[in-house]
Amino acid sequence: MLQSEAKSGGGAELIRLTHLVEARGPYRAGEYLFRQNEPSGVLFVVRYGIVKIRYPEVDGRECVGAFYLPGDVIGLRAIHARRFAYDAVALDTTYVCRYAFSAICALAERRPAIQEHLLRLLGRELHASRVLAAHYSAEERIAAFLVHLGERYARCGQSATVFQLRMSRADIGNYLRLATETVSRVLTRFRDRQLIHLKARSVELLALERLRQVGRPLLTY
Amino acid sequence: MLQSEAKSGGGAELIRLTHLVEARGPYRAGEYLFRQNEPSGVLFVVRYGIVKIRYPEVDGRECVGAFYLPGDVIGLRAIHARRFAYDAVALDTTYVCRYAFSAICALAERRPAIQEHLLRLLGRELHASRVLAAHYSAEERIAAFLVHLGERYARCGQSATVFQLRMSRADIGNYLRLATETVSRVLTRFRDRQLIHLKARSVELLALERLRQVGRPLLTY
DNA sequence: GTGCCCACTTGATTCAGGTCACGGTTCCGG
DNA sequence: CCGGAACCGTGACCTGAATCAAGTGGGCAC
Repeated sequence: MLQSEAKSGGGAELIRLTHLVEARGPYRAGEYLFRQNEPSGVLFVVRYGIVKIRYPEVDGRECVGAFYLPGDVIGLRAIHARRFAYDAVALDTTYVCRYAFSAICALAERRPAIQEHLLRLLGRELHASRVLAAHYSAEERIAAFLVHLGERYARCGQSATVFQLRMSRADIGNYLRLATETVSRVLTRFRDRQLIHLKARSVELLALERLRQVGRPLLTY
Repeated sequence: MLQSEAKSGGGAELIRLTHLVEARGPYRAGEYLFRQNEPSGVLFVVRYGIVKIRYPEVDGRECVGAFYLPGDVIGLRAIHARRFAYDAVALDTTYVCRYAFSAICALAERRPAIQEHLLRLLGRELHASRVLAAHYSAEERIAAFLVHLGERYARCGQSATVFQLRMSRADIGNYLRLATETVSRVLTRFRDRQLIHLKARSVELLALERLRQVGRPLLTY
């Protein structure tokens, strides 16, 4: 999105901008896009792959802040700070574009649409945090997680119902604030109820509507 | 930058701006500053009093999103949307200033400091959501809540250790995702341990450092 | 092949916090 | 002065998810 905006821009502006845009990758699974305390002021747009945001551990427990898929923008959470407060780790082979934030601001000044888009993205992050903050059951969380993940895969051209979880059970648990064992148990429960097919990290959502029903408290609004 | 339109300079603009700022109040306890679904596009700055943000109920349970004290800005969460997704309710006699968002944007365009401030505020909201999303014990949450509230009172010129909770136990619980009874129990436990004085809604933080210690997991970072 | 490591599953047990039930206090209108 | 309505405190009990503790199975090095 940001990318296509930049490319359709006027000539001189584009030339200046291209110096501030940089394609990066491939990152292999486990490699860092950036680490905590590195200077921020850049945004990354995922082109291919998947990235996990990891906040510093709290008493020995990893905190996963988000998973970013192709098209998603990484770095907005640090927009107000000088340094990143979190690590960004590739979970699978990943390619990104790296933008200097100043360049985007310069562009946004001429194109309100971009700036509006950035605000919308920030709003979405805030919304995601808020939703996660409320207290929902393990089943509700995981059902919503699966449905939402499917919707996001669909948005980047993949199937909404058949996909690979690219993250471990532990990652999911650390994101949803559940123990790894609970994630495991709920997934098998869903399989027993014919809601999903499950084989290692391959999932198929068999009863999308029923899953959406289970996750509704999180999914609506 | 946020909404590029008027870009003139000088005093005329300022005069025009004053038309877009409006002092409002007093609101009495229980009165609404605005309700869900009202058009957004305005920010409120609390001048005096306290405001509760209330999201729509999830299965009969009220969701409190935030408490805003004097100096705090209300409405940032809705800047990306056309309408508010939540109610804003005064908990006590409250006065505010109401700003047209477009006016602030116009001003921000000439003064990067303002825009930076807005981003910082948004970042702070995001941070608060994130922190609340993690899984902490009831004692940790309530200790952090008290300490943080004190710090915020201090910032608007009141005591950081002796103050009135202006919200009910139920409000606190709905904010921290705890049952009302749990809030009550933890507060009495804190009193028994000489961490606080407690009489109805009057609190005194007796052992600030120990409280901070208890709430550290939430307070740090 | 053999052995090791890691992710995952599954069962048994524990515990923090929710739920339910009740009693007390304060405030307010009539 | 009385009655009702919030709000608050406390006890008894229950439950969902964490924790503890074994397994299982696949991938990879050698």
